[in-house]
Amino acid sequence: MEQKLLSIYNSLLKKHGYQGWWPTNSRYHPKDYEHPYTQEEIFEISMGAILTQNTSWKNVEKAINSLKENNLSSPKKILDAPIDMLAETIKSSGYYNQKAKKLKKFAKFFLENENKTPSRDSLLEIWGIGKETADSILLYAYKQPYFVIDNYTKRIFNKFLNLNIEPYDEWQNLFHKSLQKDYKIFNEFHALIVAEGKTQRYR
DNA sequence: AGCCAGGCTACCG
DNA sequence: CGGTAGCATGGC
Repeated sequence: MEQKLLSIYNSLLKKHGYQGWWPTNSRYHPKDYEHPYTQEEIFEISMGAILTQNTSWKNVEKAINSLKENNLSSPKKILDAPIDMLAETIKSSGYYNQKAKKLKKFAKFFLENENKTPSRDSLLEIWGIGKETADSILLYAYKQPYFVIDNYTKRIFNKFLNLNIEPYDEWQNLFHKSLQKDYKIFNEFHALIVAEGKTQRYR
């Protein structure tokens, strides 16, 4: 299985090129995964992970820009803002009433746990954060080796490997057992899966 | 012009 | 427990 996964990784890399996520982190330099993030960057990446739930990244980018324009990008500002105003600001990302609530819940958590890497369980206790979002935050904001399983991953690997797995944890186990637990590999692999998922239809 | 997007919660049986 | 309605905008 390890060889199969690595060969898929390599063919995706060849096809799509180096992705270098997280996508909107302006300070990111490709091949500089070691570069530590500031608290601001960690918070912004986490907000993006929440906003992109079942939503195209284009719409999320608009919402993030709008948050910046309205001076709502710090956890404190998010907590202080009236929820209706926050919702209006992130309108383009869809489900904006729910997501405004989710951002506030996360902002509160973030302030209470400043400068600490959260545990997966503590993230899952937050209203609005499920497994995929928790793992995205851990992997992309905190550089922890959690493989992110999204719909693209399931569709693509069901097809490539002829599998038919459903539960999230089973999927994640497959990658965790077969690959070395290196956040840089998990990061790039998932980014490549998304690149593939966006250009191909797997239905 | 409908279908779909880097899900999650609440509620149903 | 597993299954599913509801949430909602914008791109193609």
